[in-house]
Amino acid sequence: MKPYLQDLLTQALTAACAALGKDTPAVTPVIDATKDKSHGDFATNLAMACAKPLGLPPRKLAEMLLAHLPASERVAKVEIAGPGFINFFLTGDAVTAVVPEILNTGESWGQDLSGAKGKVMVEFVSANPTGPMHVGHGRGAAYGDTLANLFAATGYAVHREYYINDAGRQVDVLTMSVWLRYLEEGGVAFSFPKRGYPADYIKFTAAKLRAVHGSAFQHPLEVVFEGLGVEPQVPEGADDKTKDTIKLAQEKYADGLIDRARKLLGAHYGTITQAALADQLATIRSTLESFNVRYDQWFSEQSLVDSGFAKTAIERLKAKGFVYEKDGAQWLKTTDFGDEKDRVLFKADGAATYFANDLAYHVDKLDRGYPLLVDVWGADHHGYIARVRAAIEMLTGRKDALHVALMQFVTLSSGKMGKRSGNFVTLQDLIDEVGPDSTRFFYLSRSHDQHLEFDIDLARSQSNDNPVFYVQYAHARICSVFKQLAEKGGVHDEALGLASLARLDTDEEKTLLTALARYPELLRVAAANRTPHTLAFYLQELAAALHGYYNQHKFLVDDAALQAARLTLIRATQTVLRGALGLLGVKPKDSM
RNA sequence: GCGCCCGUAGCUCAGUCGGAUAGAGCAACGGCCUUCUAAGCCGUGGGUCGCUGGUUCGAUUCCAGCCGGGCGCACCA
Repeated sequence: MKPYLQDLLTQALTAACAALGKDTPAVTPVIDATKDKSHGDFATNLAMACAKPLGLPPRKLAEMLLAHLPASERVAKVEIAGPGFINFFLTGDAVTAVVPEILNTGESWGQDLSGAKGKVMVEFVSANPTGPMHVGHGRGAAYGDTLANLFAATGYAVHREYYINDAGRQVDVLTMSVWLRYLEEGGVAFSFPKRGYPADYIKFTAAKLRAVHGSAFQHPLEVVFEGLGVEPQVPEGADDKTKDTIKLAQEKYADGLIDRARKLLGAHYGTITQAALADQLATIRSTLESFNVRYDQWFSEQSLVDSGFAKTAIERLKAKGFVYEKDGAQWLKTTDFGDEKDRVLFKADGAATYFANDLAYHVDKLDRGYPLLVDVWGADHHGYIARVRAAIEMLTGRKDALHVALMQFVTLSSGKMGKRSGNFVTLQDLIDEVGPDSTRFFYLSRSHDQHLEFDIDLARSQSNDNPVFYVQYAHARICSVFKQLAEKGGVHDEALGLASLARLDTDEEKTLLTALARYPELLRVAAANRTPHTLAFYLQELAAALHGYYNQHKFLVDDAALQAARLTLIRATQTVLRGALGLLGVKPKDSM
């Protein structure tokens, strides 16, 4: 409807300008759905926007525009209001026209599934395979998956990918931790390193290794800890500087243990690593599956190292002259492209940084033919955006190839999570307690750049306050109406309903029709702005319109034409509810 | 110190690339079930949109500077 009105206004503006003998200002009319019914269905500020360039008072110009506005059978009335708004009142037929459209298309109404806008890759979650996902990761999962759905529904060919950080120091810490727990399984006792991963999920892998490999990885404690000294501990009430110093020393201590593990275990080291990664990834995959999240591809960081691409990708940057050496390390000149300082690619010891591999990964994505990359990251990684974007610009010359969506922090009402505390609330716990539907909807009930307070106690109690029930209830009520009809032996005559849409003239029906008509544009905006939460809010609005309608009017009535019209309307509503819930990854309920 | 995000009702949050009297849920209060599911509906109260300037017909929205909160500023990942 908006493009249609836009077209009418453009014609009017051109004609009015011609009559004035002036050039037509280069403005596209902005059409807004009105908040207030007394302002009609749509309004435009065109007269105010063009008042200055044309040198006319807004209301005077608005009158001229109306005089040149082409007649339309969809527009019942046009009037000038306030400082110069032009308000459009649609005819009843124009308002109900949305109903047959919806019913003809089905749940995908409002969606463009052609993929014609090109390829887009959405990389999301990519949680480190060193432990289970926590509630913060859940936000990225709900967001990324729904955003991908929205892209797919608005004309893009979407690829969903998970980047597995299975290379680098953290994997060594993981391996070392499993090994130490394995040693404990052998009946020895020692103080577990502070910078290791102590949790139960580590013990699980350790126990499995002992069951399969027996004591093949066993070594005497004297040998394991020989020459490492005593691990320093952070004293009570230490200041930040002291804490940092001691934490660094603890990292060194952990490095010593990692070296020891490599030396003593030899080829077995890799066996432990593979077992640990496999267990952690299995847990993550299983959690995501129970969260109704599917990926097209799981991409291994290690595979980039093994194939040599991690190095060859950097060679391209070198060839372009963006890499230089300083203090024995290889640096990338990201400051040329807006970063605040240059970044190390290869350390003085020759090892690649995480950044180097991540860069190679993004190069690989571009090589695979994705002109648009969307990364979903935690807000704590925001400082990382500039360097990746700089590198991509070096290679492609484009600033806009990468979009990073930052997930602000999730806090629990019962305090913040600690990733290494060992007994934090995992995403799996949350899903098990609340169910995947409510959890997804709750995550998407906030803008991603807003801190999210996840009231875990409320969620655990399965309270009715959760908005997802409200939306599902609307769907269930519609189902119930049709069930009642069938039980009474009635049949819904859709043809009669479509022929009788003119009978839908109450305020509640108009509100519902307006909400339905808004859906296609809402999808476009939600995808373009990457704001899936607007879809969650829309669903609540649509459900509210349905509930209001339900309470005010009976659908199963004696008047056959009226009943058919009303049932046709709620059938269309049900169709849109199902389509929108599908995009959110939430299942509709037939009964509560 | 520098950078990113945020500041809207008692609480949790929306506010569609600047629009008309700023919205929803929860909480408070008052109504509505012999009638398609009351997990619902209708109504009432509740606001200097952090502060101060600027841009203009018009600013919660854009800009600048303050104040307050969160998160980052590694040859870690």
